[in-house]
Amino acid sequence: MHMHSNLRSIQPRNGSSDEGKETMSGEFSRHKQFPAHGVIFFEGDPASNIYEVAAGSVMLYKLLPDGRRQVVEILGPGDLFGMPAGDIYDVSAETLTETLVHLMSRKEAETSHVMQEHIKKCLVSQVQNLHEHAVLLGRKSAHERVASFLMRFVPSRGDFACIGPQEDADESVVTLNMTRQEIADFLGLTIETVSRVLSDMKRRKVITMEKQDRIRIMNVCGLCHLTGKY
Amino acid sequence: MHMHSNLRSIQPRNGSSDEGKETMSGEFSRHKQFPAHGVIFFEGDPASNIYEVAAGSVMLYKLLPDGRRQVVEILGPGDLFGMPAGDIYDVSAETLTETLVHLMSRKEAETSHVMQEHIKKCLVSQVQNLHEHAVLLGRKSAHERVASFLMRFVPSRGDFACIGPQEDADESVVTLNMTRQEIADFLGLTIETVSRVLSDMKRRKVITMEKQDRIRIMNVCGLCHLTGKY
DNA sequence: CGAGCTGTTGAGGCTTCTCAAAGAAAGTGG
DNA sequence: CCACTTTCTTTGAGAAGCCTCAACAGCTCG
Repeated sequence: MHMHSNLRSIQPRNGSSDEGKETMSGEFSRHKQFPAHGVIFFEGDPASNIYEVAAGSVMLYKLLPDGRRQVVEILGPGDLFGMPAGDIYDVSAETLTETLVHLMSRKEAETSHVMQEHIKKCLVSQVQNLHEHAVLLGRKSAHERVASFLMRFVPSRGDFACIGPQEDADESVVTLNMTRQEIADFLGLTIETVSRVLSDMKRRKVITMEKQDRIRIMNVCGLCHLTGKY
Repeated sequence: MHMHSNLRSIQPRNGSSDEGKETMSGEFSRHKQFPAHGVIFFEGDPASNIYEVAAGSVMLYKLLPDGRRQVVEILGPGDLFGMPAGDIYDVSAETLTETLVHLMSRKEAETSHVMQEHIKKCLVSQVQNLHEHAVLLGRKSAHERVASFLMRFVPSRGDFACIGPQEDADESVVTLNMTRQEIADFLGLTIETVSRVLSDMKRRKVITMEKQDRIRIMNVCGLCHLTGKY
């Protein structure tokens, strides 16, 4: 069930053009590139490496034995993953888009003070994101979940320190880079519900769809108020 | 709405009888005791201290503006909390039972290497627990959620390395130390649903209730199979 | 013993899910 | 390059699960 095994790891290349995103590239010993929907590791695999997203995006998910899947985190450039409490990974990691990752062995990471500090920083913000996501999964309606999800992709909006609409037209175009199934599994919904909510938002002219995974938000403020956060 | 402000901080005393639980007491500068349902801090408060549960239990929760609450973590002895990404707490912290906490300022924590290491360890297992909880909130039925919740309180059972039933009678008595509202807010359900599921489990003779928050599990293996994990 | 709170139970409604079918998009091979 | 297959998405109808509202029961404490 929604299992992609098209692991075709492109040969490593130097991540020299990292789009100016802040990463720990200097600390990492190796690079590796994955195609879209490539498997990085599975839950239960021996946890040999720590990874950092250099470019692209990665999702972490868990499966129940009957096939139900929950996507627990969506990661972007600068985010770390693969630091388990035990010696096996507690989640599976799969790319959403073509992705370049830095990696280093656990041992290397443990001996680097800079790395340890960086790991701690990432963990703290990871925990904070997971708290927010627990609220979404436990207490938000389908509409609120989808609205919250879309707001993730609007930079510097929807925060505590939202700058508000800049122009007369409060528009924004976002690229999801996720299938409906992946979105549904992240939001704790079914693909049908996600699709219906998006259609409903189109009907209400909150959004329009340029492509299936490219959405124009017609009214960012309006959408933000649908998240339940305000 | 379910807001408890009976903050009556009992005067600090030395945590000398820590029940043999492993804590970082040596590293912490101060102790503080709270009554059951005492507020330790609120979401949005300036994050001045890092806390460790020495004895008792603490819940971390977030509120939506309309009063909906999600309990995101339940902590016991040895667990740390109060390490926010920014300079304010991202959750509220409240005790479930009478609780003794160790605390130290952020600055103190940042200068201690032992502390940093300990914080990292706790964060990693926190993340893992939050992953598990996301699966519960996003993908499990009410019955599975309650079963999973009850299994939390059965030591060395329900894990990957479950030892299996030890005696002929596979029983276990657990004390929840939580109100139905707190349980519901942790599991993303309503109090009525929690109550109904527990009643249903009684009817099926999976559990019996010694007191309202003291439950005898008649068949641990049976309950474990209701969690959805197997 | 009565007041107040917490928990239980019931009836009905709403949201979301399930199942099914058709439409759109993307990949495949001639 | 086009027809075909495959996959993904949308939409509909009906069912199921959980929630809301309401009343009652049980415990706690003055």
